Amino acid sequence: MSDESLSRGERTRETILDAARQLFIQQGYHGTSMRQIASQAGIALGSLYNHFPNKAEVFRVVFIDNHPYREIVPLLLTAEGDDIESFVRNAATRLLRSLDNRPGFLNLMFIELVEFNGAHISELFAAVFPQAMEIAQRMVRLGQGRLDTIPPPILIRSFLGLFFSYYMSGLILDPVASPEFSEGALDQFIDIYLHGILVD
Amino acid sequence: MSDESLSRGERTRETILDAARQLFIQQGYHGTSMRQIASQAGIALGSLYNHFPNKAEVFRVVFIDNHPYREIVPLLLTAEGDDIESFVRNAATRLLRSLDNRPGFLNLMFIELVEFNGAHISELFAAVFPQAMEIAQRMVRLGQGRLDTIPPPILIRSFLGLFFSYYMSGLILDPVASPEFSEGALDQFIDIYLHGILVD
DNA sequence: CCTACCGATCGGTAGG
DNA sequence: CCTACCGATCGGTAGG
Repeated sequence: MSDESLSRGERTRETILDAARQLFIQQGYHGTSMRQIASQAGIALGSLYNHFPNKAEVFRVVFIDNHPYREIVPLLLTAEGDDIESFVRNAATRLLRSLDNRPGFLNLMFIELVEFNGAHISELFAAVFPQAMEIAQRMVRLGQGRLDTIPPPILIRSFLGLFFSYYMSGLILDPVASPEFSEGALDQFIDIYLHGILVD
Repeated sequence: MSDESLSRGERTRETILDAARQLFIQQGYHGTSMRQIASQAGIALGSLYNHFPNKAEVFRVVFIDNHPYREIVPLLLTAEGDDIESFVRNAATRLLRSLDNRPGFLNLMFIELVEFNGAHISELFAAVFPQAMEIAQRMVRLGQGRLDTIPPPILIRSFLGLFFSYYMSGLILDPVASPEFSEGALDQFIDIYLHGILVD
């Protein structure tokens, strides 16, 4: 955040983006004003427009720069595992744990979907899709036949879904429900993803 | 919506709520003005305040009135099924299908989480929790031992998660990805929930 | 249920 | 990078 290799202007830009990210996460896009962003960044309103042409562009950069796919894709491409079960367990654990350190990243996604009607999703998809297919194929190979009943696109979508499943149910239940809804939930969710809820 | 048993004032109120719901879903809370709501409802701004004390209260009522738990809970309490597998398959199918007819209901949830910081969630949880436990216990009984590895709270949370998993991955992928990501996804997701991605 | 208004704040710009 | 400003719009109210 305060990287010494950045020029003065670049540092100001990062300060602005950091302030904007926090405010958008807390208040949404239309709930956050350019004056609040400038104030939180410690500059005047007019100076903000020296770095970004308008408010929508500030959000676009915040959304793309902070999207978790930037850590998720490399993480999945390098995840270890001798068989499919340990691979999935390994990858999912590291993935969901890494996202626990990113409070509010889902809020940016919600803002994107509601207040921008998903206008930046195709930009995101184009960047992620080829690598997602690569990961899916690696999983199928590693599965040695144990994944053959599931088409690769559904495999990708359900893996993406596992993450929403765990994270959104926690977002809703954690603040209001008793601890039994959280304890060991991460491992339980991965078990269910691998083997289902039913004992055969 | 145009129920003849409603009084004139009640009909106006419903018209307002209908207009507000549409606008909130499309533009978010702070992105929608009281003037837009009044205009879409065909009344003057001042008249709006004859029915609701302020904007936040309009959202609160829209959020609670349109929340899917109102149909989901009765649906799950009456779902048929002789064994646990057909019960889950039945309930999940009907549940996810019924939500397909409610475009945008997730947007209200996103607004609630971002722009209201989940202020109304505890009100919701208090209404749903007892019935959710009842449903979970019915599932365990029906499972005849095949669900005993999973604590009931995790069963509830993962069932809630199944819904987020399917719906959010579709929200993101459907507009940008090829049809293979959608075809048969509903049944595939339920299969994975029941039996996992792995063939033993 | 409407008209007409309030002070406050919005996104953005000029000009230096 | 700042000050000072623009027109437009905001949530809400008075008064009838």
